[in-house]
Amino acid sequence: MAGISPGTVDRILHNRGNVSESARIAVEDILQKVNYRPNIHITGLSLKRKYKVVITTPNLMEGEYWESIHLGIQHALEEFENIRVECIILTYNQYDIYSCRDVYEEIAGMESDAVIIGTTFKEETLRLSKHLDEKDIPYVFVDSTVENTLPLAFFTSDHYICGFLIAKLITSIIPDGSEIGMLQAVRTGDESANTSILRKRGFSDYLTQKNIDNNVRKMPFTAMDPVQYDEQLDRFFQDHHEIGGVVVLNSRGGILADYFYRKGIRDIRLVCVDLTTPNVWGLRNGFIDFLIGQEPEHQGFLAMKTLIEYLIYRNPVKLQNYVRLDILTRETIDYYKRFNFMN
Amino acid sequence: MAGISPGTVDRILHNRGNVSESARIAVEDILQKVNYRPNIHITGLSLKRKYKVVITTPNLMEGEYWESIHLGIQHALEEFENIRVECIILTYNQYDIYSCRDVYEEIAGMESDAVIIGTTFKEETLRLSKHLDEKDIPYVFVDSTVENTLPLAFFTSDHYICGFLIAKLITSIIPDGSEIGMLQAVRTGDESANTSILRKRGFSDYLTQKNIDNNVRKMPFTAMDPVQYDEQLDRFFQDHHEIGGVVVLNSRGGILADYFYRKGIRDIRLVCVDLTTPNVWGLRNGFIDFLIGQEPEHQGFLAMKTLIEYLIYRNPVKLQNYVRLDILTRETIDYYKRFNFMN
DNA sequence: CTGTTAGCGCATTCAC
DNA sequence: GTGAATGCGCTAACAG
Repeated sequence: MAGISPGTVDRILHNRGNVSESARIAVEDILQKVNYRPNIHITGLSLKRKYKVVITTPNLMEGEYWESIHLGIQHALEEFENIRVECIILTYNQYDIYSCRDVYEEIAGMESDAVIIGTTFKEETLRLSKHLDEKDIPYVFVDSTVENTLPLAFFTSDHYICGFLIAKLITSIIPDGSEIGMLQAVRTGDESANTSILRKRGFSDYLTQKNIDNNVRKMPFTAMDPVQYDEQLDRFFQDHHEIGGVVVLNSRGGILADYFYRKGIRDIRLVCVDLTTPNVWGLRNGFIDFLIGQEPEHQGFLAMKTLIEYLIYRNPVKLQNYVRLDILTRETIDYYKRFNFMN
Repeated sequence: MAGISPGTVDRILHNRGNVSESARIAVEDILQKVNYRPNIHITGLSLKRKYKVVITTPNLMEGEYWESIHLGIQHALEEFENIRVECIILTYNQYDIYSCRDVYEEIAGMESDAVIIGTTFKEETLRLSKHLDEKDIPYVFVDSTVENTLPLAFFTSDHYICGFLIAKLITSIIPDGSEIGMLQAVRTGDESANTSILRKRGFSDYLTQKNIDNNVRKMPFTAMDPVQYDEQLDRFFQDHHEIGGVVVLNSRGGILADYFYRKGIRDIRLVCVDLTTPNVWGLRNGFIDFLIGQEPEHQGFLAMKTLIEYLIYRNPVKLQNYVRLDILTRETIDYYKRFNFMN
């Protein structure tokens, strides 16, 4: 249309230089006029370049949170099958900071085009991000973000609002003034679980803001030790008879649902987070009243999609990307498609 | 890979005949082995054929339900920009059965490759479907389905469960035993609003099933006459002092939210359906407590996407397609991306 | 600085 | 019944 050959147009599109002003202006004019948008699938067709993307998260367990993130990433790779990207997946034990440190050091020493980081340990992430900044390797966070870092983007739910919402939901379905239990996984001494801190803050803020005087009773329990679950829970409920509802601000709510099931407890309301297999079971069977979903599949999908588009076109990227907080009940769970964003 | 030329492979892929048994078996073998899936975007690249799709729904109003369906359809057309589909959009007045009849007659006389029908009038839809069956034109329904028809597929939420859920939500946030108002748009005599009937059934079934004795008070109001809203509502609330909450089983809930706002009413809980502009306003400003979304954008998107894939590949299509029922509160509405399924 | 050419996966057309 | 040739939008490699 501008009387310029495709080779030159391509150079203009990709800012590869070696183009005369006159040609550039003529072509950019036309691009404007026809509102040109490259088709990434067809770009992929002819693109020879391969991209190497490192993905690091805590270890995957079937039906758990981090697996969903990875499933979302896989879906993005399928959607953009024409773009050749090689993934290196490196996971670590989220309860062992040394295992994380080892993996992050390996990544700091690697060459890659981009990194996807599922954040857990704050200080470690900070250090890795510095390394990547130096080497000019773009990185994105999923699940939560970390202060004082320079990611290309992050994909997370609003954890503060999540806690706030949980408070609102639980107080709306328990009798006024009854006590609320709060299950807490005691991690072996670390600064991590930024998400839980934010949620807890949102939770308390709701109660103070609304002047609600339901007493909150902490239910500490040792996350790594399933044998002692029952013992600890038995003791808790013996000591607290006024509990009208329980909230679990991490993804481990299914443990309580299972406990209620085995003990035949039906009169304590339960609000939990994340669509893990046990949580979904608890919701379907009436032990969990509200389950909050934070679209982990979508987070992973968006992270990879954003990276691919950035690597190919170097478009400006939105830094903050908050996903939905889905409120699920036993009525709606069967219609909840986890890959809605793909179909 | 099979030592067969691309022309022959194409004949096999599309069942065009003129292929020897031996070649077919050899190629199908390889297709299996490499798990061949055609890439629809690239198919579109080389496809010359144009498709003509007729879309018929009630008239569009900005920020209303049917507009969302159309937006979803548009998004599908953008995603599959390589496939040339010409859309003919024909809308009618959903409160005037004759206007619908006229449009449907026009469609029955047209030639097209497929039709998307936003159902409202049952009998009219039934008649149109018969015409399309005769002419072998595939059609899909959005919003709801109609019995005794043979659509290729339908895309809808579960309206019965929607009503059931509304009952659960409203009763969980109002005092035991307080009355529930139910706003009803009185349509000018027709058998339509199948969706409202299903929702009402779900609503009542929840109450009887749970042995809840909140009295339900019907609030009839004339849908076409906004001038009389206040009068009718004033009278209703004067006559009923025990109303603890109101439900609106159609998308017109925003009217009540606005009424509560103007009258300074803050102590009546409200549960509504559909993310129309007034409803979202009501939710954000605390007049609506729960808003149920039924993903109209996704319904439209899936309808068009399904049609395109069917027209091109003649794949088997899933008949029943239920979308999510999203429960939104003022906390989560800001994170609700209506085109989640695209990004 | 610029234009030509080839090829990605796929469907079509036409000559054998 | 079959294969070869062409072109869709785009990038890469190379010859000027």
